[in-house]
Amino acid sequence: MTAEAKPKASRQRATWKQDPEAVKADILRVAREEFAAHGLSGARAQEIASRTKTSKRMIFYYFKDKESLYREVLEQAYRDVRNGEKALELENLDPVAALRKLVSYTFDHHRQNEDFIRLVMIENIHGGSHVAASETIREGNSPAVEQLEEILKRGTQQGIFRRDIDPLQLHWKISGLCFFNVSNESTFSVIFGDKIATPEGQIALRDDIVCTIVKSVLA
Amino acid sequence: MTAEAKPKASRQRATWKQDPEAVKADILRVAREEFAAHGLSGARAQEIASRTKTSKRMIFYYFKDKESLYREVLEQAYRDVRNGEKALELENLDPVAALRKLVSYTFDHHRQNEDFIRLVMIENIHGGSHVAASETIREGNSPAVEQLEEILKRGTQQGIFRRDIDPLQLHWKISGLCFFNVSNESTFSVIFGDKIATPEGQIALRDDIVCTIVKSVLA
DNA sequence: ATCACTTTGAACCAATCGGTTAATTGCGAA
DNA sequence: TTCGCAATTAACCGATTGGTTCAAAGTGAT
Repeated sequence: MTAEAKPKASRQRATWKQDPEAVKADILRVAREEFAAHGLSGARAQEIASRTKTSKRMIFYYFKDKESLYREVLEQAYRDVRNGEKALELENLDPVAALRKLVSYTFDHHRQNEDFIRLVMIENIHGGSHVAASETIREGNSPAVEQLEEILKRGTQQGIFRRDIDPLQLHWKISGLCFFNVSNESTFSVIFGDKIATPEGQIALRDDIVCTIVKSVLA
Repeated sequence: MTAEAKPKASRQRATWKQDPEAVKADILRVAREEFAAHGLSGARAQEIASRTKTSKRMIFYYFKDKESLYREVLEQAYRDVRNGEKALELENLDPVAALRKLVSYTFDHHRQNEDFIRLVMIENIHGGSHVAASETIREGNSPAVEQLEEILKRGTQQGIFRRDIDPLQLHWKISGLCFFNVSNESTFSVIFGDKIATPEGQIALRDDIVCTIVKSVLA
């Protein structure tokens, strides 16, 4: 081997495609998982970077700093979940059936969006300061309450629902039960066993919740 | 100035009382607040120290490291809350009244123990790994379920309660609603307004929850 | 008096972490 | 071709942080 010029010790650099949107999306996806798993202070920029196809530098290149990234993750998560609340076409169902469907759907929806639930938990630990700071999140609140209002109106007109039901409070109860199911699964299972967390347990629980909610509004 | 021995730069040292238990208790109290406010990774040893009457050194002197301190905080919090679940003397009440009282009490109790709720939230973000590691916490589970069993038994004997109620599932629902009330207050208020969080809103909510739970068990 | 246990205080340390620098390379338009 | 800007990378940096060392001294039971 002669000392022939190894091309200037130039570190070979992979050629790349320019696709900033894809890079940003990649970062956001991983960041969401990391924040959901470890919280705002617990998540590590380096760890997020390692799991993306890009580098730590790019995180700060596109998203100023950690908190800005967190805020964007949060906004995107809220946006995704709201988009996921697709039309349930409850208008064609009688009030009781509509309510049952709405509750079942909420239960499953929360179950399927664990990362979102975890982000909301984390946000609550921070006193909700970041959701409060985001106009996007504050404004576009979920259509669930309006849907409920509509169902309740029809139900009371037909005389099968109580007339003193507060839609917001009803939404609160549905949310609470469906949220808690995901958010507190770990500690509840550790202390009381995983009977409720099993697939059969979840089905039984969902039925129970649906039934409980329906009963609470019947005249 | 001769180089006379300035008493060896001996810093004057305050005299003190020995009271290791008080010092430990002081640290635990502050640590609980800090962990509840900022999470495991978010809490700062220095900040905990500053708020105690002692120094950072003593934290590690008594509690090996941060995680051990966190675990002890968690255990103490569970212990305190369980001790706080004082006898409600439900035996003398008819089943419905007993259930109403138990639910009301749980609602208030959670409300009054925000730090505990926050610690449980944090623990759930960690997948419950620390509660799982603590024998103390896993074993002494709350008497709430047994109390419920007793109430349910009396209720079914009298024929006023359904016979297919699962005590654990009922406990789950009560916990869920009362827990969510505290845990998600921030984000819920930001998005839906603080109508439910106001004192009057809380009273209405509690009544609603009590009513909802009772209805769910009536035959 | 003695001796183990506490307490104090402050400096110190190694690792970690958020964030930056600087230099380079591809891209797209003139 | 050339030139300015976007994208990329690795090395670097200053601050923070959990945790320790060291040295001294008070406390209290025996």
